Amino acid sequence: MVQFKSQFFNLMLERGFYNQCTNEQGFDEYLYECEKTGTPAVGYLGSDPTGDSLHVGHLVPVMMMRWFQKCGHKPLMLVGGATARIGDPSGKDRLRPFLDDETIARNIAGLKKSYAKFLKFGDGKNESIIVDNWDWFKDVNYLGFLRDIGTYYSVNKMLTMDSVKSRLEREQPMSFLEFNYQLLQGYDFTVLYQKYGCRAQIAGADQWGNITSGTELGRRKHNVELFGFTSPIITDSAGKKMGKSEGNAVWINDEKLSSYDYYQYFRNIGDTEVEMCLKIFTDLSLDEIKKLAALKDKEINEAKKILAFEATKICRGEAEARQAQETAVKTFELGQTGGELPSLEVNLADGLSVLDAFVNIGFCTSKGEVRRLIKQGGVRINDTDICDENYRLSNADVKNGQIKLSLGKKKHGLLKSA
RNA sequence: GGAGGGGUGGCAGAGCGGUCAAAUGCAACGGACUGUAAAUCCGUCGACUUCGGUCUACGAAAGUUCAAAUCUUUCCCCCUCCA
Repeated sequence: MVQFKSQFFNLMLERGFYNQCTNEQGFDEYLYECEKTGTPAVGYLGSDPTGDSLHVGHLVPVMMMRWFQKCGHKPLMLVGGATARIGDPSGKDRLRPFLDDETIARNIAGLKKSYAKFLKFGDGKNESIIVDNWDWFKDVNYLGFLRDIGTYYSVNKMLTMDSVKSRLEREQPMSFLEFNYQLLQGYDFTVLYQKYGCRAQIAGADQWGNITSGTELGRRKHNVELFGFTSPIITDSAGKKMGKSEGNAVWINDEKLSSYDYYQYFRNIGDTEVEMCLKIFTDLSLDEIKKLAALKDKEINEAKKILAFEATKICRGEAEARQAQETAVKTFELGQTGGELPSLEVNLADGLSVLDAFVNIGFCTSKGEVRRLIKQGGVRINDTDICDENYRLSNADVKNGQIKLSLGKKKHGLLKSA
């Protein structure tokens, strides 16, 4: 195995972030020089503001940037205000819907909020900043762009790009608009190079084509070597992308998902994913991870608890993580109720049907669903199975000022009498 | 512009006048087994319901029929080939 010199490169390799690099030796050398002289290297990670928060599925390259910064380098977080108006064809068969300005602005604010949990922002020499490619694209004119950038691209080459090729092979439609995406991304890279001296792009493996588009443009137009570095697309044992729970995204921003649910996502990770997740989603040292990964069978739950705690700590802060952990321990290990569970205030004077209770707290979307679940034995009140769908909750069910609702093994919530 | 093909539940994909709330697969959910894991097995999977039924749904609108996802007309959208 090649020995790397830079701290960053070694970290990436050891923790399983390293997938591919445009010039592994060159990039390593470059980073090493920067680290040795204390000059931050500048690298960027791009994302399109198609949603108002990141979720766990986006996190791998963000964690890479976190390490990048910890190694003394400067992360630029590019938001694609311009490219969101076009849509990235990578890995998709369908044109994305165009977003209006208001939505884009809101999404960008959401992304900033997400990023701020993982990176230090500010004016310091290795502090992170947000850049929006709308700033340089909004005034670009078509002929100028064709002349200045278009001349460096060969269509022959563009057609061989994976995302383009697969669309053509599967006979899926691809508009000219989308076809241009790689030019825009390539241009971003060179603009950031000119404005900030940015020579590195970090991204998920699916962005490879867009990265090389940028490095090539850099070489041809500015005669400079730019570097691209990608992370693997991580999947669980079933081969599915990480970051979904119960079919819903595991959001980074707290208004979209409670810290308790965030914690539970990692707590419920599969055995085979524990070591990988510890390496990628926590700051724990490799020595500690090694110890945790050696745990087997029941004991691996201890590793999962630490994983969940550490991951939540980074994203939601230590206090939130602690609270989430307490709630989880109380709920699952001690059979008590914890404060972080979803709760709802209700007036029990006239009684409340179980059906309404479960719909109102958001566990079910219809009364029919609750009925079905009662028949299947999945509904409990204060840890007692409910078999009667006409059951009405009353003050007699209140214990310590609350009623505990449970659905299945994992969903728990509280009703508090108002 | 011309000629064909198509739009069905979260997705994929059958159905082509009544027996269709719509086969099948995936996803999801509940149960059993467990370790808040995985795998496996069983069950569920439009809404409302006094559990008898009722209502809303197969791109949109209008129509034919006792009866339409299925037939007709118009419109919208997508794909393929030709120009």
